[in-house]
Amino acid sequence: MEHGYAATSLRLITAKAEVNLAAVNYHYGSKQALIQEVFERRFGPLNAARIAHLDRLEAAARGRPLAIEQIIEALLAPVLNISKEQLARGAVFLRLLGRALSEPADILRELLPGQYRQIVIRFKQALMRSLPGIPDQELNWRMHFMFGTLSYAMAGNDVLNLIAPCNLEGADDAETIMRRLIPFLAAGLQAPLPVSQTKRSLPGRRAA
Amino acid sequence: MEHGYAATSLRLITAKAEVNLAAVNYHYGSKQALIQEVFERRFGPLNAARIAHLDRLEAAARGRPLAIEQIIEALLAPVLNISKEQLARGAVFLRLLGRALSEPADILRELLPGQYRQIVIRFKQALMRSLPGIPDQELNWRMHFMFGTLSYAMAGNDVLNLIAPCNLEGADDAETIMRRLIPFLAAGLQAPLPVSQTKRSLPGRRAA
DNA sequence: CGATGATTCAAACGGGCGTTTGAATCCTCT
DNA sequence: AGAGGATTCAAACGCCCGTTTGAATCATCG
Repeated sequence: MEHGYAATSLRLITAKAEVNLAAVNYHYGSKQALIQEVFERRFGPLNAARIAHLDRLEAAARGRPLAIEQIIEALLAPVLNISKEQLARGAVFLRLLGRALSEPADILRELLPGQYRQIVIRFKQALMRSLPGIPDQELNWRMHFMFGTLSYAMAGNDVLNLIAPCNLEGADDAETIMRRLIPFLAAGLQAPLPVSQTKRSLPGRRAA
Repeated sequence: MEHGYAATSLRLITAKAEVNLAAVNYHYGSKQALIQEVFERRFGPLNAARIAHLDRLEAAARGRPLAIEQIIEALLAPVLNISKEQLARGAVFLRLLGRALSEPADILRELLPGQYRQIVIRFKQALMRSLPGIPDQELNWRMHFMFGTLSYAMAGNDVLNLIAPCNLEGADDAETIMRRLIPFLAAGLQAPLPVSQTKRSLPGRRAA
């Protein structure tokens, strides 16, 4: 999380964990397998909880489409629970998760898709029902944007913080972040469609 | 862009550029200085253009607040121009830019702030005028979210693409992305405020 | 032309990396 | 108690890294 995959050496990890260096290769086989294990152990339950949460909401809705805010909450609430249950580890894993999505390492490219496939499929399905006016392609993009925002917010890269005289209060409180994220993302997902992509017309100003 | 800072060796770079390995240290002094130079050469003009664009819009508005869409466009349009002028290099630099914001390397942490400080200050000022209902702290967060979305969209990490049977058409066309980003971000920035942030109200929060 | 400073280049340096090795230690079971 | 497999450990291996070196080459100009 702090240095990225490539710049985090096994010697650093094993020193911090107070175990012998060779233990990694003995128990896991390689650095990549170790990191994979870390992710799977956390990602699996997390994503299962997300889908379970969504299932529960849909069951309660009895066929009616969910509110966008509810769908986003199904995506975020399980993350929140992790960070609540294990304050120390949870918060760290959050940031690791966010970072992972922007890791360039080919390693994670091979790891994440399997973990994320179900999530993407399932949540897109729910969003399509609640956003009947959004074309398929547009929805793909908006989900892409949403995951970008999530990844960034969770990674805590805080470009703003590092840069400007602006402190984001409660940046370590996942619940605060979530409460701010939901309206932002819900509004973005429900935004009016962009102006026609074929015409060269300039954007017509339109009240929100 | 492809492998991240840490995993991109000078030997790889110099081989691709068909120059001698030692040339980097002769001309730049170090790997970090080389990368810094790359960013400054592009980032400086880009950010200057963004601010110039915003200045132009505000001058034309004669004191009236700008539309949110206009402010976002000032942020994105200069990026678009780069990718138009130099199709090959521009598109690559876009992705590099996006990636940079999520680089964990401490190197970029020291590089970007200087380049971004002005941007953040200037655009926040403009946004505050156009979003009088958004408290200062909330705006900081929403800008954070916005930069996250931008970074992700530009880096082209395409979690969706890699994962699900969903192809984002026109993913290499910066203009298409921008036209989709603007409504999404504008809606997010203008979203209704989140539900009360607990009774533990902080020093004199009052809607302006 | 020949001197001089700038640049290029192949080679090497020291160091950190992921991984392997083989002996020492621990644990379990009869 | 002791055999035997599982685990721990210090050390080493080979590799690639960013950087340095010193000689070769190039460009410029009196």
